[in-house]
Amino acid sequence: MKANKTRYALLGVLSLGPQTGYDIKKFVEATIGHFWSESYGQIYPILRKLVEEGLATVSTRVQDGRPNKKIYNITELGRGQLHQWQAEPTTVSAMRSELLLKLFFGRQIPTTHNVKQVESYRKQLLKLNSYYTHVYEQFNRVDNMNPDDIYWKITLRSGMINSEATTRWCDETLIRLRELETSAPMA
Amino acid sequence: MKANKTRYALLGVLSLGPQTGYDIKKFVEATIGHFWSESYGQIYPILRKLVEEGLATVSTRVQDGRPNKKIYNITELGRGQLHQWQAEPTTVSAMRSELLLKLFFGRQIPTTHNVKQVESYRKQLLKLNSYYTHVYEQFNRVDNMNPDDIYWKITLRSGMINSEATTRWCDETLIRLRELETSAPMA
DNA sequence: GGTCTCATGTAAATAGTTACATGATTAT
DNA sequence: ATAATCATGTAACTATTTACATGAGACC
Repeated sequence: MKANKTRYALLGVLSLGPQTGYDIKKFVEATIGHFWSESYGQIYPILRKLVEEGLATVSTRVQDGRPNKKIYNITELGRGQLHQWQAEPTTVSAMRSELLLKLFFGRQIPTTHNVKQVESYRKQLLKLNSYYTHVYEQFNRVDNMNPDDIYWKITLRSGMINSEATTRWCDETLIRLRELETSAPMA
Repeated sequence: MKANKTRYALLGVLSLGPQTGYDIKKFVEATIGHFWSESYGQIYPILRKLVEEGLATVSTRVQDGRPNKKIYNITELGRGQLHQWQAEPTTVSAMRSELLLKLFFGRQIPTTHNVKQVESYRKQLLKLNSYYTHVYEQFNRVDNMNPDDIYWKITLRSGMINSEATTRWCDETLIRLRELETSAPMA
């Protein structure tokens, strides 16, 4: 219904179990960090809203020496809205690529700069990919068979496939650029 | 230097020739629309800033029956800043995927809903891909050999490779989900 | 002694979209 | 007629990040 996606991200995390705002931040970073992020500046105000709207409840756990914990629980209403949103068709969202923006105007700078640009990007992608691969293997080795496993693997595979594909794009781009360098050197 | 990327997008377009704010919008949509977008709400105020900072100049072309055109030209200073930015290393940016967010919590809804979700996404990707392919062929057929051609092709290839890879991810995801459907039907 | 983690939160800044206002012209 | 295109721009809203404030305990 409502357009705001952060609320659904929070509802999603809460749907897996009660959490504090702090926990949610950690969880998001550790699990869906490769395709989603949330900052405290979003989390705390929106958690309050969720409670106001009856999509979640709070209970305070008093601690001494530490700030009290506020533990959030998703309500049936919240769960309903989450599931409804999950079933709504998703439009392919316009992504924004700073690298492509730089490269699009690449003719104007020495080819070596463009080459370095792509090479540095490629290096980052390889690191990312080996991280994904590592986590994926972890999943396959351990038989913790969490019922959510298949879905988590699905999202991981997306990261792997994407970083691989983009690495291949880097390779063919580097070939194109190096051809340019030899035929009409600019640097 | 400065973090704002819209200014560089505008400088980039202006680096190809004098343009009005209106023209820039059209140009962005038609050429870099698959990896970048700008709205008037960004374009007009930032164009003014560019002039204030000496990165561009304006001249007004009086027209009758129509609002006067304001034609922006990039200055040498602006060109310098653009090129400097183009040479700065680019960090792989965190992307946000609404589809993956939905799927990550997919266990909670009937598998058929997840299947439909991915199928609908796949359809959109195919459309996108055939569009990219079409434009790419156009590039290869005509021998307009614009000096920017190679760079434009490079960014197009990115779109093609990405949509293809993501389509393959959809395929393997659908296999995974359908296996689930037969082994433990939920819908 | 210093920094890291726990745990809350907010203020301010930045980024970006959407919707509107204006008004003539051109194409359907 | 009426819708689209040309061409400017702004106001309001939404989204998001960054940086700070607080304060104790744990770790090095």
